[in-house]
Amino acid sequence: MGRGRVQMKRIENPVHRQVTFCKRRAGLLKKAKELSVLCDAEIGVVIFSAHGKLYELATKWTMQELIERYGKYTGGPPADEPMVEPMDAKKEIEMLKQEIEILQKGPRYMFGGGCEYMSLNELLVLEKHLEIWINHIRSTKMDIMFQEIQMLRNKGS
Amino acid sequence: MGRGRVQMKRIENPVHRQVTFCKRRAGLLKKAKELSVLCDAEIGVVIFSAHGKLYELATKWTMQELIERYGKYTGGPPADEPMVEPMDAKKEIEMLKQEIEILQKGPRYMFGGGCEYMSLNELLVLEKHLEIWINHIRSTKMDIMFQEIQMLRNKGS
DNA sequence: AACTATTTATAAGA
DNA sequence: TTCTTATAAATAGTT
Repeated sequence: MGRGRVQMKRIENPVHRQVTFCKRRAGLLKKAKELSVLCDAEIGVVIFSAHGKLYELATKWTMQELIERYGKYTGGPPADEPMVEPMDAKKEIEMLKQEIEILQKGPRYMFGGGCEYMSLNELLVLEKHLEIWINHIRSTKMDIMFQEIQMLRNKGS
Repeated sequence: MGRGRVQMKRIENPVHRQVTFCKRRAGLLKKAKELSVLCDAEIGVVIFSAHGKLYELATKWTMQELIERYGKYTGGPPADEPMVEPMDAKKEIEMLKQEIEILQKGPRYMFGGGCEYMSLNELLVLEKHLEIWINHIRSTKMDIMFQEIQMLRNKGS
């Protein structure tokens, strides 16, 4: 939709990302309004930017009313659920726990082969990769928490 | 966006309206996903058709989490969340299944590079398991080194 | 459901 | 940010 195709992945350049966010956000909200008008539908859109800022649109009703309706829809009407299974529940929990234990114990499920059969050098490499990965996770976690803080600050002002 | 301009008002012909609803609904949800991926935004879309049917999309997190976040941001009522737990078993099973899913999809993120599309909760679980794995690897590494030392000692004697 | 003629949206550049 | 413009996408009307 412009000069050149766009890869469907996070835009790394922060300036490009911000510009694209503004443009596409406007486009998305416009499309939502159009759909609502043309087809007589009730639509709610909530957008949290990566920086934690909120943008929203609710057609016809308020977002709060829409959320209430959503809750009723997902929680109420389909009452034809027997909800039986407490007999097997305990058994299923045991099985799932066992499965998790296996997954935890054996990287053989993850990396094929299992570290018991890996050479010392391979283990060093794997360890290094895991550390990189865990750092990546912690970084992402921090980003998310930062966003939450930003959100609270925005709320306060 | 098609053969002829469209008036921005309700489409009176029910057949046309239904067809347009399907097409534009798909388009809107696609746009929302794209915006989320490209710009690292969290987006929720709720669509009630004129007939009352619900269509929804939540990127990254669940709609419930998104509604909660919205509530916190706006200071509005904290979305009717049942504080009581009448279904321990079912919920526990869900949590365990989710954990297994995370464990299984973890390594795909590892060499693929990104965990930026996981929720905070997923990241916490994954981090925990990664620590378990890395300890397992270190333990095995130590075993191997110990064996090598033994071997060298035997050779020397 | 498919197929196009057109309209829109928008990526890149200024 | 905002405007412009070349192109990619979406989609209205048709088959």
